[in-house]
Amino acid sequence: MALRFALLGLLNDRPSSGYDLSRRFAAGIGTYAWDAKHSQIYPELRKLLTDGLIEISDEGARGRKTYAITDPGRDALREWLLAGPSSTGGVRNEYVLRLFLLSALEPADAIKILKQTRAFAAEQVDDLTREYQSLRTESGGSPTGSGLAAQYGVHAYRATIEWADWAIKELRKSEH
Amino acid sequence: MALRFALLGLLNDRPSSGYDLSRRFAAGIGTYAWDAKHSQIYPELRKLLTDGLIEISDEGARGRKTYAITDPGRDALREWLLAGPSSTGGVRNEYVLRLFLLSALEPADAIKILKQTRAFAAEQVDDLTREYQSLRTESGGSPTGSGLAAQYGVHAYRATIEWADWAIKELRKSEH
DNA sequence: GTACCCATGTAATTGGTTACATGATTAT
DNA sequence: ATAATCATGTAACCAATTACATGGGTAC
Repeated sequence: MALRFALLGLLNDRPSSGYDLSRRFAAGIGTYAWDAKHSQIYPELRKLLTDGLIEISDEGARGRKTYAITDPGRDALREWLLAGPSSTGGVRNEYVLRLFLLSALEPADAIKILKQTRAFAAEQVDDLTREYQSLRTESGGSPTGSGLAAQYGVHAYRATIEWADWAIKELRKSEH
Repeated sequence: MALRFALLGLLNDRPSSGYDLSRRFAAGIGTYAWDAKHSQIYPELRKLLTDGLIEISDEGARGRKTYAITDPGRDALREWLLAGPSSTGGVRNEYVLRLFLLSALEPADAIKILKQTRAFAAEQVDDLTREYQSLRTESGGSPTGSGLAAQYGVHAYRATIEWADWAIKELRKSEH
């Protein structure tokens, strides 16, 4: 079910083709909220189309079809969001899992990985901050969907940096 | 693949039965790193057993089998951790997805959900902080695997709180 | 003209959830 | 005795990944 609403949500921001959507997953949403590959996206778009939740708003070169959300689609999305998370929302995140299991390593090895994690997170904070700034100037200072999401990412990655710094210190203490 | 190493990691902390493991998933690791149900755990344990990565260390009442990680199991776990994340580490987190899609709602509704999110995160921070303290006193002040994980959770949920507060403020601005 | 990206689709396989099924132990 | 929890397992179904497959457009 979640995939269907992820697609509706992305299309609610702006109309996109299947190809666009698969790049939007790969670039942002897929790295910390929900991922999907094109082989899953195209069939789901067709289902959404037959259900009337989206429509083809434009057709371009190379068989490109641009989809836009419809009013029933917007209703379905709102309803899902307001209904609250299904109790059965199991999380899957290999990156976080790896951090969970770090203590299986010698402190020196664990520290090496924590430093890599920290560096990656710092990069993400920079990228997202820049993205947020440009979204902000584009929209004239009003908060957009992607703006909230970008800020979420900034906060989440900053937390990772702080935790990694703390964890490195802790592991160094136990190294001797 | 990840499930197999999640199991090895949990067993590396301490020996457990399939039942214990499914509760450990439900209680902690499953809520922010990797989830698994018993119907997936039992078959995977059997595979790990035939591969020699775990062994039965004890048998109790009601057919209870306690599994422990073996030396080859520890080696496999370390190797996987050191090899670094597979490029194909797609994330799935319905809670975060919902936060991503909030802008599809009227500001007032979005704020309602953000407040719920904030309250839940604050609860988690309290729970995890308490858990961390008790782990700390138990282990005499040395950092354990679950200790690092608990602190990760504390940082991650604190970040959610800060972001939610910021997002509420932003949305209030655009409400009028 | 050829390499690269755009663009969409399907098939086979693997991973994961829900539902079905059974029975022992413990607490009340 | 009976309800709750412990404990393990399998089967059917659904979700997701990987691999296969095709072709148009653009830049060099």
